[in-house]
Amino acid sequence: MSSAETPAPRKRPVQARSAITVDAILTAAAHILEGEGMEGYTTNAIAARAGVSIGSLYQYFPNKEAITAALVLADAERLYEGLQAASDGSAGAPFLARLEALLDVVIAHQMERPVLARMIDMEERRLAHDPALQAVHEAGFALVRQELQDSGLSLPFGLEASTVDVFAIVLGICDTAGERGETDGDGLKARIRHAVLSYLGLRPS
Amino acid sequence: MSSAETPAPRKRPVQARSAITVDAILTAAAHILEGEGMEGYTTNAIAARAGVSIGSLYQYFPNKEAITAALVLADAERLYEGLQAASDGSAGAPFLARLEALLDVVIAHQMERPVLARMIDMEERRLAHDPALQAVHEAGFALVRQELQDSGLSLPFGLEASTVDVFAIVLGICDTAGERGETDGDGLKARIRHAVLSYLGLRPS
DNA sequence: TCAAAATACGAGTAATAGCTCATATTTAAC
DNA sequence: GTTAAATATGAGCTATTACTCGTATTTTGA
Repeated sequence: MSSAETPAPRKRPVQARSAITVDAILTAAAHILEGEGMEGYTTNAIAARAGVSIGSLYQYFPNKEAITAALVLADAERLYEGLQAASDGSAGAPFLARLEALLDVVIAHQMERPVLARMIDMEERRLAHDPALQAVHEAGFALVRQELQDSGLSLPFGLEASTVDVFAIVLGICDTAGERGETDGDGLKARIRHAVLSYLGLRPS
Repeated sequence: MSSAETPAPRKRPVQARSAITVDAILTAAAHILEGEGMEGYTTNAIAARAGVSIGSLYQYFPNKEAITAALVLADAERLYEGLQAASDGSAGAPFLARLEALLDVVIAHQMERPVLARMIDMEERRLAHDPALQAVHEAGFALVRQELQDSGLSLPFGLEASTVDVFAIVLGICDTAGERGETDGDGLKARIRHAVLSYLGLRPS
């Protein structure tokens, strides 16, 4: 009654084969979403593509939405871990270098599978209220906020709003690039870099 | 067979009452989308809310998608006409004033019915391939491109890419504001203004 | 006034797709 | 080897919902 959120997996996979099954389901879901869009994205199709029975699918996912949520969450987590690694890896470097390291991660993530990225992006909006997803968002947000704070820059609209805007600018340009089918990652990076740096009051070189 | 696009209305309304019916359907669709989301957005619900029989609905819309498409298109056209009016109304004014006039329109559009704007935005992505919608997009795009060209500014990435980015920045910040439920239109405008002006290499006051 | 066109009606159809459950198979524990 | 738990199966149930179609009503034009 109370919960509008995605229920937890019906069964915790404990044996190795079940973990494989879960993985196959998520992989299949991603492939279908990428290749067929929401049209072909049905639970039966996912199970078939995963080489798994529909019954097995529902042993680990309480409903279709949970599959999508898991997919989106995994994607967000992957991105966040990349950002974290980039942040750690550029420790001590000047702000510009750190920003570039983060941008590289975002753009690599976008360019790797652009069509899937776009589909996941759309689903992400629908599932924006999922607590687990929100948590990852907040973590990524906190990471960028920390970077901005550490930069020592005087931010145009305060720490919070400026972080929000930097996020919005990066994602806005990225999404639009995905929508337009752009393929030039370097050019995309240069434009986002320019937008962010100038927003922050830094003269882009 | 060939057309993946939205078919034309089944019947052209010629009498006054049918125009009222069509209007009631679109209004109802918007209200449902706004109040219930995609959950309650069914053709039967739309017809009921419009005070119209399901048969009448299908007399003017060949399928559900056509209703959504009409809704999205009308919204896009309204925005475009607003931009056009703002552009005309600020003829001769300096670039900054013209930009502000355009931003006022975008933000008013966003703030008027934020929840509906968000839903329409999401549907807009799904229907991005609709030719009529693309035409309106292109018209709006052309309008902004012209403004940028007329500004005489030396654009950071050329006319085309810079226009794309300005669009992306404005929509990115706007969408994020909608997602976050922001209500401060003036603050939002200031931030978008800052983002765009600095992107264009102008010192925001 | 009257026929024809336009519009409105809504019960019913059809097809899809999410999901269940009774059963079978595999693995783990001892 | 035996048992119990975990996992896998897929035919089929069920509910939803987009959409049709035969009929009734209203409007128009002459």
